[in-house]
Amino acid sequence: MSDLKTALGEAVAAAFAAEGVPADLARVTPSDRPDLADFQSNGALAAAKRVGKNPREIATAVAERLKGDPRLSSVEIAGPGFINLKVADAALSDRANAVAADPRAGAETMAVPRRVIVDYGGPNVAKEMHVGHLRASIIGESLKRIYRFRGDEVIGDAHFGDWGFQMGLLIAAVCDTHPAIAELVEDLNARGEVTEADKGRLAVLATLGLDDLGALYPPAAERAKGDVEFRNRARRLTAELQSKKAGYYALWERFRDVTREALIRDFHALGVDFDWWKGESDVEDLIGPMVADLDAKALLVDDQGARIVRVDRNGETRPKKLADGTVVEAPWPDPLLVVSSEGSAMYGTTDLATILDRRRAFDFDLVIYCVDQRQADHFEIVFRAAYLAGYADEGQLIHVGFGTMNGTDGKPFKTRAGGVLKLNDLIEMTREKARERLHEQSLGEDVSADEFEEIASKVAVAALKFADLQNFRGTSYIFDLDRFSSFEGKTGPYLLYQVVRVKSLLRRAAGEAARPGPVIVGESAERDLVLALDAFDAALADAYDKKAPNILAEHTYRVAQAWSKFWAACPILQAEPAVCASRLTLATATLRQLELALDLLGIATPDRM
RNA sequence: GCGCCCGUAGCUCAACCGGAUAGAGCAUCCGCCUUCUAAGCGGACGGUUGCAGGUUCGAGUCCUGCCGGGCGCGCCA
Repeated sequence: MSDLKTALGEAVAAAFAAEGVPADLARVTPSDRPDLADFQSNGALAAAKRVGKNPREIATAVAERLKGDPRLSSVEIAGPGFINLKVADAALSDRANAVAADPRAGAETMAVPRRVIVDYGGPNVAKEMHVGHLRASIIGESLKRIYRFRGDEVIGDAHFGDWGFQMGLLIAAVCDTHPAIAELVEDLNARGEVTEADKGRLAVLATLGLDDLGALYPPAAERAKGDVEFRNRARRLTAELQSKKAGYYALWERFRDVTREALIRDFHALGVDFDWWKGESDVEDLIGPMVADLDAKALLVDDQGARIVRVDRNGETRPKKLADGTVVEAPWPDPLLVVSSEGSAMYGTTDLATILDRRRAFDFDLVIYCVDQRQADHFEIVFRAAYLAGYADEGQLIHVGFGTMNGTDGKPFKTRAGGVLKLNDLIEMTREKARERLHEQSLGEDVSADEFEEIASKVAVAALKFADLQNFRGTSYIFDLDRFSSFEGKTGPYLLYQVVRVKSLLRRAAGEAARPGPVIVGESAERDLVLALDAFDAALADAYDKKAPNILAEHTYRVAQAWSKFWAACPILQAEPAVCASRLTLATATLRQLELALDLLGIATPDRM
């Protein structure tokens, strides 16, 4: 069952072919002039250029062939050669009935499913989530759901940042401030193992909360910048952790566990859930063999004491400014730094090993890295190295970058105090606004305290997510607190509100024993609603191809808006029985598609609000 | 220095391989609740798509140059 756009596209293509003009140009799109038509084809214009004929002549001939099509109520030529198509009410009714009967609300699945990993979120040990994590989580989660819904087998991986230099910093900071822990760690280090008898003593580690770690880390990172001795100590601790020295490892396990537990909870509250919480630490054991393999493949080169893989092709170079200000012609992209001059693995090394790990655990066709746009060069380098080493096939690794959330000054967002805004604080602020609003509606009187809180959370999350998802992911945008926690207009709560209205209507209809029946399209608001519903599959496919959830967000808003106009223009329960039945079916179809689409955006809907 | 991204209404953002009159929301103003949830609906106002050229029947979209902003450029991740 295809949508009207596709079906009409095929009809126009057939007419093109019959006229001897290239049928591949016969694309049908929703009309730019809804006052004139439902759909249009601009193909005659492009075809005219290609075959050297007058576009109006082609359009006229094609239109003549289309006029017999019972699905079309009118076919007209306008301007230089636009073919304007109006769909017959009967065809719209048929389509509406098909969408209403379809559990997928008119969305297709793909003929050839792929195996896809979506790497998103970017959580790190000891770091509470801040607004900067919002985009990575929201966009990645939505892409994961869209891909899965279209039929792919999809794994969402948090790719937990739990290894590396920050761990050394954190160990140093904790040992300096917690003498009891320092003592335990040293003791375990000295003995070289953790035994059953140590279980009780390990309880002291449990006193370390995420708050403590979050407070300790920033000053430690700051200190490491200026304090060479401290930095070297942290490096040494990092190396000792990586060699799994018992005390440090036990301490690190606490870091990892306490952070992961809190983050899983926070992500879940945002409607973000990962299939894998693989950490950088999980690929640590793969790095040694991988380096040996790269060496065996003669890809590793010694350079300034480090070991690198050159990824530039055929001597690609680019002028490059050095630290001292001089400009030299250097290979581009930069090489992948695999082993530092101190012998440790780097960021890119871990990423490369992660590709191997994923290949082993899940034989992917595609890995989507939903990560900040600023990492674009880094991924280009890692991907090239992976292709060179044969760890993935060309094109299987894709970086889907997104822009930053900026403040009104155009720089990455900071609170007035100059700090980062914690994600939990943002959610709670928005939730509080939702509670106030719900009290104004005096909804608190009708629902339980638990449901009240659940509704407030859903409203808050919908507001935040939709505010982000309606922007194209690739561009940076200005984060405005008022806009993100706004409930009117083109917002998440508006969408929820339309869903709630349908649900309310259907509850009432059930009470009055009003039953849905065949759709008979008549009113213009009904036509518009069916046309909006019909566009679901195209929006999904486009969002999928472009990896751009904002396309689906836009579609969802249009359906909600068409529903709201329909609601205002067309009485439902008061209508005569056949019309009432038709409109109830439209309402049911709208509800299903809205809830599906919102779910794909990662937005859950309440029953009332 | 080189590279990538961006510049659209007062503000925040859209715009389907280049196509008709560049669309939404917010803000401002005017209407609409004795009828299914007014977090709504209708209407008005608002544009030289940063500037200058070029390609094209046709450019916000493609090309060149300039101006303005953001980001990146091996031993952090």
